[in-house]
Amino acid sequence: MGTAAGERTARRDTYTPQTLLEVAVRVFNERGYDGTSMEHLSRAAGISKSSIYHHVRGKEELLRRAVSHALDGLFGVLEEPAAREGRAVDRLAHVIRRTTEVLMERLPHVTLLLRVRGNTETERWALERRRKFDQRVAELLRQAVADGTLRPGADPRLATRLLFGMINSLVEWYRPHPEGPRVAPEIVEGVLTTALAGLGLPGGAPPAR
Amino acid sequence: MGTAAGERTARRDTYTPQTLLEVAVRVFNERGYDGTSMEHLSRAAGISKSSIYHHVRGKEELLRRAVSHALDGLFGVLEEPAAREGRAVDRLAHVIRRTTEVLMERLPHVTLLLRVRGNTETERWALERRRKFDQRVAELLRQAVADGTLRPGADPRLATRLLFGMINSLVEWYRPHPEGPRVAPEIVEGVLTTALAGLGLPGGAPPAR
DNA sequence: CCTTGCCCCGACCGATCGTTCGGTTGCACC
DNA sequence: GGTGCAACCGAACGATCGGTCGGGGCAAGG
Repeated sequence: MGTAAGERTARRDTYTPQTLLEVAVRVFNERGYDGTSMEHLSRAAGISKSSIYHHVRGKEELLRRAVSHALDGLFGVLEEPAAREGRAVDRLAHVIRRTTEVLMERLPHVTLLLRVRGNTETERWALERRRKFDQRVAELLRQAVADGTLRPGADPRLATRLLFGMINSLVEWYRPHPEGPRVAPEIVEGVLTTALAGLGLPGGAPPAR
Repeated sequence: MGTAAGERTARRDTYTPQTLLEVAVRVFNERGYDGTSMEHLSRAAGISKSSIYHHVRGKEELLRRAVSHALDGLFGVLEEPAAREGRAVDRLAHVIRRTTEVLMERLPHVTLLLRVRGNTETERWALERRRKFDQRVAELLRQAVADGTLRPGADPRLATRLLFGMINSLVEWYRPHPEGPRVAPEIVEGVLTTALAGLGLPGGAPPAR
């Protein structure tokens, strides 16, 4: 659609829904979704309030696009082969590692997802999808405990929640180096090691990547 | 002031700043602070919007009272004797346990504290106080590592953040039984065990209360 | 040249925001 | 029985909310 025949969309000094979303997500995270007005967004984007409506239907669509991006990344992890085949504990380790990476790659979007309260239909839909993801990981942990590989100090239900709490807390403090990779491998490994230790993995260190 | 001579303030069918605060904190947590209007509060409290201003100066005072209550509880833990004397690892264990308990006792207030974004002066003040508390606990962990008691898989800075992430995540899912104690001892123990295991405490189980 | 369509704008909409104001009611106290 | 004050109310304040509208500028295509 548009711009037929060959490359022409080279320079980019105008907004697209994508680039506008990046600005919006940044402001949403700074001020909170409810605390952000369209006026705030327009100032941050450098265009007028009404111009925003040329690119997106409204404020809520920006939120929907953002949390969708986060959720797509998380569910994508569960589709990876290493998350579907092998010992439960290895699959769990893979999911922990990759979830941490996705959380770093899509940090602002996941941050927004984790702060959703359920005030609108969009937010409730996001909460529901997130709940389903949590259940999938909880099932993995349950299997790893059932086959005797993991022996958490607490019951699996509690352990799952603490595990997610630990991983998700990254959005509260992790900030990638401005001129560097978005994913910090040493932090990913630290999370994985701490998580598995807390879950009672005998032998300590997890298998290397 | 007021109601001189003897007991008379028996029945309580009218609001005080305290009782109004409880209603407000509940609604703030359901809808988010920015997502809650004074109209919402007035409906939840069963009095008119303008009546609220008879008891408190405004919306922001309600937030300030709430997060203050949370912060007072947290800093109170650091003042307890068991948090000031003994081996660093024992003091850390005490702080983890008591912090978890305070978080449960004052769940709605702490929840509000953890969601503050920094949009107003009150919020920035709360963020600053919270940061100081985190630093105090980080110092405890640092000492426990320095004297060789703890050997976390990750560096102490990261470990502290993951530890707080785990504990603080309780506000996302813990709900006390309606007719029961606000604090669930088995969850406190689960948190403590998982935390110390994740921090690399040799020997597994923590000392009994 | 003129048309087309993208990108943007200022002005404005009704609704809602947090807050203020001028009361009314009813109980305690003298 | 009059006074005072705590607790409450409806109405309205200016500001700001998310969103709409009609049109301007301007590069591309004919």
